[in-house]
Amino acid sequence: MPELPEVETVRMGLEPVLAGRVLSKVLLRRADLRFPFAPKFAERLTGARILALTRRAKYLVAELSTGDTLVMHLGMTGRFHVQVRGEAAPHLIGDYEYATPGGDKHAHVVFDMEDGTRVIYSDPRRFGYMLLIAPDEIAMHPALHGLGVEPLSDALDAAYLARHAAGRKTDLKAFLMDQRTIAGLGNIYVLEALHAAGLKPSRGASTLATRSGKPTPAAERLVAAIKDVLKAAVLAGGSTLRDYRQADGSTGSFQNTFRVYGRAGEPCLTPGCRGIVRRSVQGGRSSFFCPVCQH
DNA sequence: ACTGGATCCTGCCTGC
DNA sequence: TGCAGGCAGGATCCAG
Repeated sequence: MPELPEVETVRMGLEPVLAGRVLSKVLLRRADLRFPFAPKFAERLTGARILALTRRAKYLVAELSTGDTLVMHLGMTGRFHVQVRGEAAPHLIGDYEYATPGGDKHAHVVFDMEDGTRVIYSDPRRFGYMLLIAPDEIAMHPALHGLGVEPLSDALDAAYLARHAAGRKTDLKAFLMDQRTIAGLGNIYVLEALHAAGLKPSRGASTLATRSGKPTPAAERLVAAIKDVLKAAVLAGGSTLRDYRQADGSTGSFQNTFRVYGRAGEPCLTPGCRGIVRRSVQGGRSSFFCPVCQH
C-alpha cells in the first residue's frame, strides 16, 4: 500500500503511542521479513526509549535512547495495529495471544510498551522490513544513503527536476518512481501527479529540461502537481485500498479522489476534457492516463 | 552508466 | 464450487 502519504499517516498514528515510551518486550514470530532481522534485534530494542518517530521517504524512523535507529519499511502490505491495555479482545489476553496476535497469522512482530500498549506489525506479503542501525552505520547505510529529496520540502523545485532529468533516456513515470531522485512517490501518486500536470507517463523525462538544463514549463507544472497531490492525500489520511487500515482502525479517503488511478474506461475528470482514461503497462506495472489532456 | 526485466511473497478477484 | 491465471501500492538485483 504505502507511499509517502500512507506512511506519514501511519507515522502520525503511531507517534503518540511510541514517542517518549520505553519498549519492554519485543517478540519476533519469524526470523525474517523481506530480510533477516539483525542479530540480537529484540535484545537491542528491549529497554530502549523511543525518542522520536519520524519519516524519511517511505521509511518510518525510530530514534532510540541506545543510539540505535530502528528503520521500518512497510513494503506493499505492511501495517501496524495498536492495542491499548484494557481494550484488547478477550481471546487476546495473556501470553497465549502471542501464538497468533489479534488472530492474525501474518502478525510478525509484537512491540510491548512499558505502559501496556501493544503495537503489532503485520505483513502478509513480507515485502516490508525492519533494520536496526548502529550509530556508526547510520550515515552511510544503503537504505537511507542516496535517497533523493523529500517531495514536500523546498529541495524539490523545478530546477532540481530539470537538473536530474536532463539527458535521461527514461520516461517520466520511471523517473518519478526512482527513489534516488525523489523519495516517497510510488505508482499511484506518480500517475495522479502526471495527470494533474497534463503530462503522459510515457513522455521522456528529458523534456523537463531545456537544452541548457533550465526547467521547462512542464517541469514547473509537475512540481506543483506533485506537491498538491501529496498534500491533499496526507490531509485525507492517505488512500485505503483493499482492506488497509490505519493504526487506529480508521481508513484514509484519498482513494475517492483518484482522478486516473484504477479508472480505465471512465471519463477523464479534467474540467472540459472529454477523454476516456486508458490503462497501459510500463515496466511491468499498470499506468493510467488520459490520452486527450496528457501530452 | 543506464535501462528494462525478473523476482521476492501471499491474497484476492476474474473468468472458465 | 473449484481452480488456474493475472494482478497488486515496492525495491533490489542482474544482464545487456
